[in-house]
Amino acid sequence: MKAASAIDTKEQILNVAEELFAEQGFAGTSLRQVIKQAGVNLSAVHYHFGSKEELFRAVVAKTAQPIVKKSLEQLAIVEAREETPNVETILEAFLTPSLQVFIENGGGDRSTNCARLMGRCRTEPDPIQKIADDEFEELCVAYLDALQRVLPEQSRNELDWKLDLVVAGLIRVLSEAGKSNALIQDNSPEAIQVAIKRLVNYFAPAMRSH
Amino acid sequence: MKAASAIDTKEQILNVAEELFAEQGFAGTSLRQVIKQAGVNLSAVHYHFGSKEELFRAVVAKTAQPIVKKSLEQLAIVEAREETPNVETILEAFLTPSLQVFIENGGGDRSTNCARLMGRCRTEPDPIQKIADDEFEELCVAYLDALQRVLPEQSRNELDWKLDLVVAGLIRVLSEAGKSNALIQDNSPEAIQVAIKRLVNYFAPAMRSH
DNA sequence: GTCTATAATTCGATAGAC
DNA sequence: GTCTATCGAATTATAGAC
Repeated sequence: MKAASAIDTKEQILNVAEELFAEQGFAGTSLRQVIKQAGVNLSAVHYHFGSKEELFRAVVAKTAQPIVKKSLEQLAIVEAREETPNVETILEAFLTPSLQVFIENGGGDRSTNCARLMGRCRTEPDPIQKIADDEFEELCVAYLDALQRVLPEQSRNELDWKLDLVVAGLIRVLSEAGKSNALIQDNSPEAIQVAIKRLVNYFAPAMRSH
Repeated sequence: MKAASAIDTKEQILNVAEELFAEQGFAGTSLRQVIKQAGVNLSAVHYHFGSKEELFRAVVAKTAQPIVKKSLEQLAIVEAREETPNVETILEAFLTPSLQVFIENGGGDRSTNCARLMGRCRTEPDPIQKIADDEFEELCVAYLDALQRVLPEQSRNELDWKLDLVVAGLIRVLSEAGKSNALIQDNSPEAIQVAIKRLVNYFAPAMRSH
């Protein structure tokens, strides 16, 4: 029993830091808050991660990578089909993994950590903002390429800011999940399917606009 | 010459704090940064505002109120016309003041302070988030009422999250203004008119979707 | 109203024992 | 790997002279 406690410690720090960084941001979270809630020693943070900023990097990577991976897989599936995908299909592939992760994690505050973390990174000055941008760059390029094939009459610049607004909307919808007037009212699979459908119907004509 | 220096001091603090809070957030900005860049004494902040949080409140109010006022006026103008407004007209009234303020302030970083400030508030936990929500509540209710009349078949809840995504997009577009792939490439009146038109065309069909 | 001085905490990071 | 102890610097806020 009780396997290598070092791993437990490192993972415990990551989990608590994810929660606190998502809730309070980088500057608003102190390492002492993290270690207190994680029940570990302050030096353990520096031993396992080196610094506060490196811990933040690790947290962002941990929450982003599963979603990026699934989203790329979804796109590959869509593009492997015989028929040419339309905007709706691509948007559905883009949105589904993020909302799927939401219910997989139970639908509570913890399920929105990635979205809230991204929302924070996108408002931060450059050392922090770049951390999140780098994690999602490959994903955005892949989807922009796919959208470019479906909407060849639009310039890359145009598709760029339009997809950026989809991302902004996705982050916002997930960050607000559970609140009174939110799109996502509960974490049932049916509610998530409805949310995906509504977001697709919302953003598909927007992507086609000029 | 050199009128009441007290007013200069207070305004100087407000201006610098606006810049720094927009760039670095509430927790990421220290009062000592503010007073250093403003060239005033630390005690002047507490004398004029009482605390860091009260200073933040004052900054948010200062940047938000002109835009809220103009947006409400725009809506009143639209609704005073004879013909019934459509979704495009209402969205244009909603977006125009924010983008107008952008060029009025010269189009530099300073012009996006309000948007970046709102982007920050909307990701913060509740004491801070509520500060911005309160400033814009009247505005949102007025526009939701207007949209409800034009789109009576949609529920209030539906219009609510849809307008919330418009706000998220507006904040994002302004925060990114000037960057390489942004919608707003420069601060010429023509570029702003194009941006307004594209945002209206982007979000109008989205608002109508189901 | 503006200043100096300082109280009272808190911060990230590190040295060194075990 | 984990701990205690602590450094050095930074933080908000206030007391009190001018």
